[in-house]
Amino acid sequence: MTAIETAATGVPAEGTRARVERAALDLFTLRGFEQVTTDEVADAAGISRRTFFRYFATKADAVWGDFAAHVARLEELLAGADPAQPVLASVCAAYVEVNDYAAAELPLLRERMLLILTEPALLAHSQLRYAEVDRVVARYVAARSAADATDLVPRLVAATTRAAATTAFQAWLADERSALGTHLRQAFAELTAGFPALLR
Amino acid sequence: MTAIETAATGVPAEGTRARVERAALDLFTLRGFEQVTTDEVADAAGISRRTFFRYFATKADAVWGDFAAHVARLEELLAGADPAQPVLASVCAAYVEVNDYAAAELPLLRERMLLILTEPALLAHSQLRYAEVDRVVARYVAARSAADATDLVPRLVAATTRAAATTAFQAWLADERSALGTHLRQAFAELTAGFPALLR
DNA sequence: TTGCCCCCTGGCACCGGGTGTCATTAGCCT
DNA sequence: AGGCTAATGACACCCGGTGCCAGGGGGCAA
Repeated sequence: MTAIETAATGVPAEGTRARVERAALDLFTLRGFEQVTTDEVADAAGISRRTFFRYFATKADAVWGDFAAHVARLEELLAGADPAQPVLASVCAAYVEVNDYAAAELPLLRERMLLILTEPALLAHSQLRYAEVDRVVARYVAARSAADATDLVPRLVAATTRAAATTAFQAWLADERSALGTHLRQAFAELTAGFPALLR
Repeated sequence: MTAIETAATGVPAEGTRARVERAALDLFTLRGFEQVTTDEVADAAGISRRTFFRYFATKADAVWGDFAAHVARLEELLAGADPAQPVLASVCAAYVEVNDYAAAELPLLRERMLLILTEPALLAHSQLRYAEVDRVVARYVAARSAADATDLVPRLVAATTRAAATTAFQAWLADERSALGTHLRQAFAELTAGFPALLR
């Protein structure tokens, strides 16, 4: 019972996942994450609740799109970074590049990030996703600096750069007509220079 | 049905909250957060499940103790910080001081933080608690630097110092015989200096 | 064409976290 | 003694998430 009706059951349903994501994003944005039940999302997407949980492990996951691919791309960028460049600069550059979205993708990204950074349940869930990112970055820093990925400095770089990136996202969301890359570069510049704007 | 039996019902039950916290911490540490039901925690503490949720809004909250007081103390420390000191140094110093626990409290703190940083559900929940901390720090930085608490730099300082503190906690937990303050100071030193250990 | 297998699907029952409601009971105050 | 307040526990309910099973379609082989 929905706008877009698929064929009968038993069909692989080309594009179902994307359709569910859209329905979820629309409903969550419209009425708030907690106020929408998974039943409603499933209905809107023309599938059963049970099937919703086959596409997404949790309700929150419907917001994130293919985040694993995003992390994988970050990892590739780091692997291919110029070893002559300082470690920290490589990490920041990789963050900037992995977040260099095409203009057409920006509205969707805004919608996603607004939900993630606004809705408490999604904000909490984000920590689990970011943990994957942190591990990737910490491993890279550890490899470059002949340290262990569980040592203080690799973890520190991972945690603080990611925190900086998240903060840049917040600034981007707050300022409708700004470029994400600008905020990211500014945040990393402040971070890597030890916050020169605060020398007083 | 538990070890410590209280009087009948209707009694204010002096110290019930602390007793529930202990029961929860013990059970979660022993068998894992997700593997323990709120029913079991309530039973172990000699109260009903419904009463458990009057003391703690969520299952996760039973792990955090009086975190609001912790945040309030951080805010007081910041309010009383020496204005002659640089902003960033004041924030770091406040973090170090608010985490300067008495030796007798350390085992409990270890137990708590180990759960929070290890159990996915608690790690996710932590983001909500840290958001309160971030707001406090961002407000302070904003006030000191004549900016708005929603601007990039105040938020950036809040997010990165908190990330550094969390990383210091991880290092402390990984190293049984170390002092928390040492890790905190090292993490902040790296952060405020722009990670001098990575100049290659 | 027929038959078989695989996989997607939905229905159902169940578990656990969290909440609203209500009756009960203890302590306190007059 | 009587009444008020507050904490408690029992119950029903909602919702996210999972295990299990049956059905149905598409593709492939005979």
